[in-house]
Amino acid sequence: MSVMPSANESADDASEIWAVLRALFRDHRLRFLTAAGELNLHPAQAGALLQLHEPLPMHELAAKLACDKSNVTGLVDRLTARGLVTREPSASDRRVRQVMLTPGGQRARARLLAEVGAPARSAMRRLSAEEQRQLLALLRKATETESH
Amino acid sequence: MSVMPSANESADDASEIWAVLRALFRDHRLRFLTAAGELNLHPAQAGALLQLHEPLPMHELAAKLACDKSNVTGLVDRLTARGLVTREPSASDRRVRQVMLTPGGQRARARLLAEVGAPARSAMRRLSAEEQRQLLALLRKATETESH
DNA sequence: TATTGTTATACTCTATAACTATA
DNA sequence: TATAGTTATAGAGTATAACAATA
Repeated sequence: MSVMPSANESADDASEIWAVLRALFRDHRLRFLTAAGELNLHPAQAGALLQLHEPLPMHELAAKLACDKSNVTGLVDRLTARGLVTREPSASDRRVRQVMLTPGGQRARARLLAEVGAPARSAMRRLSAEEQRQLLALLRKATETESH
Repeated sequence: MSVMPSANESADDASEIWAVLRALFRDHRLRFLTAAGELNLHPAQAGALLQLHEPLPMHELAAKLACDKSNVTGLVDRLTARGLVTREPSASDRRVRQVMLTPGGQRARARLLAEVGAPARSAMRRLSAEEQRQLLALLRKATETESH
């Protein structure tokens, strides 16, 4: 009564896809750690720089980093001491301090992004324009959130 | 003289793919941190459990975790204190100690894998068997290493 | 009352260097 | 000599709880 012989193959494909993705995750993490180390940044510090594409209040930065806000105080202290970020008081709420990148922080962030994204650019070069279109469509369908 | 009008579109697709992958990486990292926290494990401890699908010498575990071997001593000490791993002397080299999961460690590892992999399983359900085949083929082509 | 950011505390991670015991 | 693992040390991350300033 096996009307759908592709069911098993499908499950295998899904497992294989997950294996490929896990390898991508590992590789991405290693690239990130290496890039951070080359800049003499602790992973948490590098992660903060990547989040700061726009100024963020301390507590929002804590939320993005998935850690307690008390940790962000020292983290931003040390990034400030290295001249990579500044704390600016918020105009609308005097409790809030906006953390933003200095020019040096922007340069460090750009270097991180360039190094972490390098293998992805190589990978894309292995695909034709049509294949890239297909891949994007499939990834979007697989990851699309059901926001109706 | 623009003979290839798809060049620009291709670059856009590649950027979009990279954006989707970055979102996947962030989500995966957050899932991992959450799953580790629910087990009262430090991220480094959870990472060690995930690497220990097979027994590993201390220095190999250090290599997989991309950290100095001196750190692994304390890491394994604490995992041992919690009954999640054991250190067994190697039969072939008396300098080496094999780190391996206890039954409790295997349960913790299984829980981590289940929680971290959950969104990937949901994503695969959004694709047909044929689409999964296509996605796997594209990912493999994009990530294949030129080992000739 | 609730929220933002800080401080205090305790534990863990991390890199470096020096040490031992093996190879 | 080189390698595996440990120890010592110093700096950084992390969670929790308590606090002052502001909303």
